[in-house]
Amino acid sequence: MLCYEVLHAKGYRLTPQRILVLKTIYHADNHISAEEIYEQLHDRFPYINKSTIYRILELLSGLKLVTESNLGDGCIRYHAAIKGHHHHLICRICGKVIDLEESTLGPLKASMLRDYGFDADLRHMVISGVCSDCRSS
Amino acid sequence: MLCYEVLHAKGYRLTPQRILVLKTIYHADNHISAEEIYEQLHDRFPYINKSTIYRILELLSGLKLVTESNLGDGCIRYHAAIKGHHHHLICRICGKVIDLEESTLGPLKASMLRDYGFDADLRHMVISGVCSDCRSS
DNA sequence: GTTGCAAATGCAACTTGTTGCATTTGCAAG
DNA sequence: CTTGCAAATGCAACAAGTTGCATTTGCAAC
Repeated sequence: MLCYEVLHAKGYRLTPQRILVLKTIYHADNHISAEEIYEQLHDRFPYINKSTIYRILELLSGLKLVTESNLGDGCIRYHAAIKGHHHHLICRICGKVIDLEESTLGPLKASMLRDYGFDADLRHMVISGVCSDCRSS
Repeated sequence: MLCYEVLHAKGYRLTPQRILVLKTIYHADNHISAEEIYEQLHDRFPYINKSTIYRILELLSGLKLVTESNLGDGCIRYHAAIKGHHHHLICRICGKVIDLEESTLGPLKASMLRDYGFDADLRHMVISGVCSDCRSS
């Protein structure tokens, strides 16, 4: 797994805790929160500490090995950066999450660069609203 | 102040705590966090309770008298809804906040409705990135 | 295989925000 | 001006996340 090499190359240690957190994020089906990671790991490896999880996630996020998303449920959720970026449309009625291709917001990014000189970081946008199903009912 | 009438009309009581929170938000120059509101008020009126502030903000937000924004600094910030909605571009280097007119994202809203049937709630968008000053240096 | 030590972890205390419940109070009716 | 009571508040306990510091450990050098 390339992640291990990145850590090592930047001089970070390959600790069991870091390996477990990386594996958990890579094997998760969808976006996973810090607390979910902690619970999953603590069940199997009780020696793992909560603060360690948070510090590892901060590190991995800084190294862009994982991506943070705030899906509006009050906690930050993580997913493997290598799986690609995408945006989320969240229905505020039914809670459904629709994934958008990263390229969808290309025109928006271009217009903000043109009009404001602002280089927007549009990798994990979260947009709240009402989905088509809930609008029709 | 119209807010008081809205509260009264919906059957909510006009308590001193609610009046103080409303005044604080309306007199704040920029977006203000729950904790800042609590600190300001608690200095002058020590009887004001933290949980009351949070519950009042929840109520006012639900009634759309104030607008919530998550500016990415880990806390929700509030501003008076009557002052109008706008979006924020936040520079992740220098922290500068650029305000965008609400209408700027009109095309984006239209395209999401067209392509996904999704009625996006684009009233307090927060977009992270790098501002023109920081890009040139 | 040992050793040294900075990096990483575990622990406990702390901060920030939330919740359940007893007490207080705004306010409408008499 | 009282009174009654649901609504609102204060309090204290709790949950989630953070931080400082002592202890442990990955790993490079020998």
